Amino acid sequence: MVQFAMKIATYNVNSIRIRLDVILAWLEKHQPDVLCIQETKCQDELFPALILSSTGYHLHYRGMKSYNGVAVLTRVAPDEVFYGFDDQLPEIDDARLMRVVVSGIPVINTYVPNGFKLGSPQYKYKLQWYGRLRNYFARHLSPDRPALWCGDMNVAPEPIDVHSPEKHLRHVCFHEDVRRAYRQTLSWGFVDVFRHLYPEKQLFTFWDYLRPSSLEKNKGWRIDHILATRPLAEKCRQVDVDIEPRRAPRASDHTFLWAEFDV
DNA sequence: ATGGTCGACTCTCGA
Repeated sequence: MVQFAMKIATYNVNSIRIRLDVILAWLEKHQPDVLCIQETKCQDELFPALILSSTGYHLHYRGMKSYNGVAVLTRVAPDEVFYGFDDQLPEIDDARLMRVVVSGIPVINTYVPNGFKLGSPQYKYKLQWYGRLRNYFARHLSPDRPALWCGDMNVAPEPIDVHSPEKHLRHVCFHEDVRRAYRQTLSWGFVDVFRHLYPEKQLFTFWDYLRPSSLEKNKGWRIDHILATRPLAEKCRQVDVDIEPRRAPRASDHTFLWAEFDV
């Protein structure tokens, strides 16, 4: 018997200040219980907290100048909020990883490093980041209890998750090494709820700005994900994307990805 | 091999 539904969404906003109207419109339309946001590109002092508070959502965020930045908006106040890893490595990751506990369910919001280019220090950092994340899950969560992991993972897990996969074998979001790193982190105990519900379906969440016709030609990537531990993944009823990026209400290259669970 | 487009912010970087 369904007690209540929980709707969670993730969106790489690429500047929360310039796309504030997009966030407000989407919250109004969908009224999710939780919205995870990445790339706010905004120091905390400049975060548009007043206007976002007018929605009634509870806001938690951590940003920095120019780059990165994560935020979680919740319909009910979270029980706990944490930022960054707790492994003594760079605190820049405070603006890339956060964890809130909402209605007893831990939700991790990540903006995984892009990786720049194969062979670069940034790529190495990205691969290590996935290893640190797996350890973080092991320290704070249990695969047998409900938990959610959402965000911009900067990985297309399988060939079906990117247009022309044969052209991207050396891309930092599709190379065998990064896909393996992602799989190993996932195998700690998370299930990709979109792929779980729709094993054969192709759905993209990102269309590269650097290729202006990518949306028209549907040359996209599925690099934003919602994952759940097994007991919660079994209760996932629907997953979809919303809003055509680059059209309304303001150009973007990611779109909203959302999932609904019977809890 | 290169450039294309955004956004933040400083005349350049990151994606």
